[in-house]
Amino acid sequence: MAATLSSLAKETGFSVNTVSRVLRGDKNISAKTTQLIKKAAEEMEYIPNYIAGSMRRKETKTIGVISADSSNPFFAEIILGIEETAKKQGYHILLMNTEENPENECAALKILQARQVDGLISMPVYNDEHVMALYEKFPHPYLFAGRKVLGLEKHAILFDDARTTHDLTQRFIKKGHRRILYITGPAMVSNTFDRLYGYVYACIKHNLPINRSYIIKSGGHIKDGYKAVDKALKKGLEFTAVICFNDLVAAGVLRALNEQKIRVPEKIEVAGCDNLDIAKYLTPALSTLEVPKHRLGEKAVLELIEHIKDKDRPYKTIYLKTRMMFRESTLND
Amino acid sequence: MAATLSSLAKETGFSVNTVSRVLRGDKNISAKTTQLIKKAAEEMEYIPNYIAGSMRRKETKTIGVISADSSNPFFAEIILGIEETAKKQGYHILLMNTEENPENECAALKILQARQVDGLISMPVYNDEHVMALYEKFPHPYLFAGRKVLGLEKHAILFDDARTTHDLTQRFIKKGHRRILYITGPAMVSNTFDRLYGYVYACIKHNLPINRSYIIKSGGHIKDGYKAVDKALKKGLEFTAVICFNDLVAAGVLRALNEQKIRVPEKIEVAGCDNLDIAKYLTPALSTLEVPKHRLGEKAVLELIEHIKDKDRPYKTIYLKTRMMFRESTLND
DNA sequence: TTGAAAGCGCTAACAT
DNA sequence: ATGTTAGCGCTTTCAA
Repeated sequence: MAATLSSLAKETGFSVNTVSRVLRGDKNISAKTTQLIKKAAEEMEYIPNYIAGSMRRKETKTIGVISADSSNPFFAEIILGIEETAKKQGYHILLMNTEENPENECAALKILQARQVDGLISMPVYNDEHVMALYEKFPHPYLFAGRKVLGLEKHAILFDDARTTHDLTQRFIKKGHRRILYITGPAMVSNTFDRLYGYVYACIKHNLPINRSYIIKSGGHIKDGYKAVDKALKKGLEFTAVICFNDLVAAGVLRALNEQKIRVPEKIEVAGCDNLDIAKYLTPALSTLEVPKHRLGEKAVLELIEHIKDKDRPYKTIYLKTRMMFRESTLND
Repeated sequence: MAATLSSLAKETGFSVNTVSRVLRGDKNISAKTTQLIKKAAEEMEYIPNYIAGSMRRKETKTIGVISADSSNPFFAEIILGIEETAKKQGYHILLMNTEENPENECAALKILQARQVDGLISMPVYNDEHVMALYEKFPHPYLFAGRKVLGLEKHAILFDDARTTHDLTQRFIKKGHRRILYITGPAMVSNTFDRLYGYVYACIKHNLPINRSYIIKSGGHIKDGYKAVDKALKKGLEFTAVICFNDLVAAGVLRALNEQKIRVPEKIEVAGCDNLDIAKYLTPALSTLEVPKHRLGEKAVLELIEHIKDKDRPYKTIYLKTRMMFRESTLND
């Protein structure tokens, strides 16, 4: 069957130990021995059993990744950043999706632990108590990417959601908008709360009454944006601007407005968030917040590895820079 | 530290073996013993070391997944299908991206082997000889999802690319189109060849001369579609229909035509492929081929598991059904 | 520079 | 119904 250290040892006449050390590039081996063993390894097509090594070394060089929905382009991009960076650092990833379901998240946490991941990068639900409890006693380093968990904010790498929505809302208000629709993201996700907070805060600051019917719940998908606006229009709601939880929602909004022949941005201004690839190719091109998704994944891995190397390294919240991209869906000066 | 079987054995006074069997739900254990041990396990927060078990059992319940680019919504959806189905079947996934680079694919293949995956689902490059050689001697069951490798077609689960593009092209020709632009996908990917073949075949069949300048190479991304049409327009190329390798390309095409105020579908008909979520929300809504992406992932896992269970199970190419969705970007009857 | 021995945590084969 | 023994393939002492 497959070659093992011991079959190589038998073949070459050296001990298992020596073979192991040669193949791991250990020093203190004669050049001749090294050459002999390497040649035999090649001939016998030796491939190390990483599992056995992991078990012995008590590290798997595996990073667990918990995502809400890896088919969402926003997460997909983050995960790609994670995977690429991990690979460069000699790690690999074990990916699990939760579909925003706390029970799935609990299960994932246990499985990743059983599979002995060295660390964890998660996009968690917000404040489910079971989930929180599991994170708190998770025995390996962990980081939250782009989302946070109540009480564990120090583990998070974030964008400043609240500030961003605040700034955008304020900008709209200053331009004279008085009826600004806000379409939220999925329940139980920290960004949904933070971004909504930014909107509300800006309204209050500028004495704009908060009208509940202008805050429309959504699951953060294209169809949600479409339905939200479609319904708002049918209800006869009047508004001159729409701020969307993300670009997917905004894409749906654009479509709904377009169907009703409502011109964007002349009649209604629309802004998204995330700057997905598609944003700039929509018609009109979407004004949105550029958030460094790939970079978030990369940063999360690099930071996590530091924590893996030094278990005493203190955690602290990290914020990544973002930048508004004003395109055609808003009126710009 | 973390509880192990032997620490549980010490605690309860039973042997390691008994503890192991209780926790795995083995029969032939007295109810009292079961209860005692389960309680102790809970109290000591025992989490099995899956790595150790894997090594002993010589199966990891892990499926390796090789994707070209998991941030591409098409692959992302397939991978989601893989992950969900695998989880249901007690498997988990190790995800690696190749960026369509054969060298990365070779490296991935070796790493997955070292990590002792039980099987592999891959979206491979087309016919790189090193890659092919590695698949041929890959010691575990493997399947190709949505793509194929020359000489290993039996391992593939596919959509009938050639036929689909053929039918679509033929449809356009029958409607009177004489200048049909075809925008290809990335080099080295089987679908690129097969879909192009369908286009060419339909042209030949209907005595439409193949004009090389109407076949435009692209990498399969939005910006490629945009650039392709932008360039074609600037070159003064005349055409009345565009068939795109996929929906991303088509989205770019739509945008480019829109910028030039060329009306779709009245002046130019456009069709994509894949039916991404976004397709139906573009303006105009994109006519495209619905391919069951999630289902492809699911089918690949279920089929792979059959091969894992029965190493002698013969491989055979599987085709999944697709369906054209005619929406606003084409003139329909 | 090399080898012998121990053992990571688990499961499987065989005993009792 | 439970325990004993062996060993998966590797790395890590420790000794020579």
